[in-house]
Amino acid sequence: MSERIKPRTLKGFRDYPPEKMIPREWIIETARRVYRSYGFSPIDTPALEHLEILTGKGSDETDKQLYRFEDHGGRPVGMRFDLTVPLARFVAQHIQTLGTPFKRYQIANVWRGENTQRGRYREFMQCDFDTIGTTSLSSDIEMVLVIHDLLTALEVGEFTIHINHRGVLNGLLEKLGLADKTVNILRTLDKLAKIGEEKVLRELTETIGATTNQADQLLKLSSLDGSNEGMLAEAEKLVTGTEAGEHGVSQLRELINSVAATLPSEAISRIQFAPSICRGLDYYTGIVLETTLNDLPGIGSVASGGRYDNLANLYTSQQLPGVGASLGLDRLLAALEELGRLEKVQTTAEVFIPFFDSERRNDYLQIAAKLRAAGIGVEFFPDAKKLGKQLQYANRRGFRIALILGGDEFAAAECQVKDLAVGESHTVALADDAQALIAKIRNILQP
RNA sequence: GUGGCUGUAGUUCAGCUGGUUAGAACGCCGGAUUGUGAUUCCGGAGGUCGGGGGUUCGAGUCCCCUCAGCCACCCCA
Repeated sequence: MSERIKPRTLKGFRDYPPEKMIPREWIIETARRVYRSYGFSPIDTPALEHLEILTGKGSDETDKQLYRFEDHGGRPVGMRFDLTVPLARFVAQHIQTLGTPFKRYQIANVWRGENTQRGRYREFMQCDFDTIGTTSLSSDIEMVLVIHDLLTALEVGEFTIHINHRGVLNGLLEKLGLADKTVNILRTLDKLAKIGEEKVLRELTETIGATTNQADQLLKLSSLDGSNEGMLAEAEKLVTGTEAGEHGVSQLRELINSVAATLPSEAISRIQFAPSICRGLDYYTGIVLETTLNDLPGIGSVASGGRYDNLANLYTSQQLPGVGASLGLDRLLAALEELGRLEKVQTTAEVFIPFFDSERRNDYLQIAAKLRAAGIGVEFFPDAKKLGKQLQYANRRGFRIALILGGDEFAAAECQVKDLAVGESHTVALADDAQALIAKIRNILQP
């Protein structure tokens, strides 16, 4: 007897059994549908890139998290850790033939060798959409609308899209003479919701070296509250005189007005100016946004994005501005699960046909084929086991309907259509065209 | 990367200060019931106690290492 190898998965990597994969695919399909409805086109890029493509920006953290190795030809390669860098490489390489504006979506796995935590894995999926090659605010507005449509379609309950503009904070920092400390200050302000005003104030003054007055002004902006109009007016006062700040406020004002004009009135409250949102990412230069679920704000942002001036300057001299966002698939799934909004279905077909009469396999197969031709998903059980066992199987998998077809039914040219949710059987005539059967099934599936 | 907690059947867990053949519930398979799915009754399969090493007469229980999970920090391009 040889020693068996223990079946196991790598740290941070996951298997997806049907009950995980079915809701996953549903979200992916929904994202795809919404993205396409705005004219975004699918692209894909390789999982592996030349190492230099990925390390171009070269921060230490990137280095640590990057999966890298030499391929069989001795080339230094790395696995993509997001979809933005490959997009930058892609457009730099192909923009001549793509033309602008270029709208694409990409739904694919990425890999980061970071430490794991709940909801943070080493292999995970991103669902990005971006518009490249235009600075028009229309694209920023569209980004908000896409996210709104998407979350509405996903039935996540009420949600809030928090919107800011990098120019607002930059304007204030410039005015306060703190521009050189931007990164640290943004990082600290980003923690406001998490660690509170006092700690942020202390960190700003003690760690970063801002004066109390400077820190007060920063906090005043970050803690603004109230209506979008009121907050924008306050923010405008704080940054007045700076080009970046005034531009940021006006962009925000215009964006929020356009979104409000487009969405139904009950949706307007979902759009919030949020001066403390900045998204740690260096490359954002304009609008930035994050989205939280009102029923589960603690889980963090489930869709985030923003505008950047120059996506691909590492790879091309051509200026390629863009705007885009990403859906946080794993967080969203975790949230939906926690909120009990995921059905526990393990089957992909609606109708189950038990193998009842072992002499009539072909009859079952033919009926199944007719139903499928009518667009109804059908599973035929492979073994002629006891009917009770087969129905138990159907019940556990979450089938909606079972068709009971035994000797009696065949003799009478009829079929029992059993609604598994309610437990009731309806007898339907079994004709060659199966029309009565199809009608009954449709009637149960879509009352 | 740092620190803390955890790891026993498919699942959730029990197993007293180390002591004989490691238990339960649920689930799974089969039967009661050769034509009807969350009920009932009966029976069955399933664990080298995450893995490795050590202490001991003896380790699921103590020690070390390792792997994996959870939590916090760090970080999240």
